[in-house]
Amino acid sequence: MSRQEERFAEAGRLSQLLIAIAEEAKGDFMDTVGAFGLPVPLARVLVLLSTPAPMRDLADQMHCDRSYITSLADQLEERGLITRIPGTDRRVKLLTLTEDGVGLRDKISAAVAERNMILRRLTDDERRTLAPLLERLRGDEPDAACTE
Amino acid sequence: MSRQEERFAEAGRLSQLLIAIAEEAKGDFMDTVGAFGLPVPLARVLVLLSTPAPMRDLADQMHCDRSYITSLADQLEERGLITRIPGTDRRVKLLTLTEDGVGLRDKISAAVAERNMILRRLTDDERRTLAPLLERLRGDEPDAACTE
DNA sequence: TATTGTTATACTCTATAACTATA
DNA sequence: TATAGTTATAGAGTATAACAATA
Repeated sequence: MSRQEERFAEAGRLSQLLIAIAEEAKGDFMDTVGAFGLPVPLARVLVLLSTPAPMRDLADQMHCDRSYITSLADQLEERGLITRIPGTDRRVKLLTLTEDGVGLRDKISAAVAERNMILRRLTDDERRTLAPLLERLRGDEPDAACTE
Repeated sequence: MSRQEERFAEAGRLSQLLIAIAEEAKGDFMDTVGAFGLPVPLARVLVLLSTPAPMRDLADQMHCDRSYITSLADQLEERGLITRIPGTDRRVKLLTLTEDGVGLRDKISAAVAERNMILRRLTDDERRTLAPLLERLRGDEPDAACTE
């Protein structure tokens, strides 16, 4: 294997690892919220609603269609966890946590934090090393590496 | 916020980051294989078949039910990318890439490697730093950190 | 005319249960 | 009896297209 091929292979291995880890993290999240009787998509919306948000914004944050947010909002409303309140722009509806919603979101957040794998499996030092690498990987910045 | 609360919040932030990155990586994979006219699940099986494998093993590797592998194998066979060959244990069927299958898998692997974000966004040094952290995060080892 | 949210519908991914053929 | 694969079916998650109200 050439030098370049080795780099490709190693990078591929890291990608697989990254995806496997994220899948485990998502599995953890699923288990955690499942214990509260909540399907994952509803839980995701719930934890995003620290402040009332237009449905459009939620669709952007979750990278999904507006119509799907409508369906999730319906289900959260049925469960009494949110209400729709009208925005100043009268086309807009703000999803807002009810008292029950706030309570549940807080419980879920705490449970998720408690079994957070990054907290459980890495030392403080390791987390401090990891953070900037993840920031760079997120790719807000233009691609910068790999000039050989 | 207490010291402990800060650590929780930071770890949560890192988790979100990790998941967002993995989702972007999966999106890249989807775009790449989509350009070859292949749905993601079929592509995943294809790249796992470097060597003929019992369907059961694939189900284990992909963390899914055996019946789903049957359905994926059917679709790959329709496309002429794999064949089922009988194992020595006559209950077992080995999924095996056809010539076309090998060709497509190679093309896909190359295309995936080429747009690999880890390669594009991190330097060699950064990748060397990242690797052991991800290994530890994968959690084959027992939880080791966070004793304060 | 463009945008927000809604409705109806349909698609993709995946699991469950019951089955068969081997072991 | 336990295991490998299959079949039929059903469910969750999500998108598309057409629409109403508002900007």
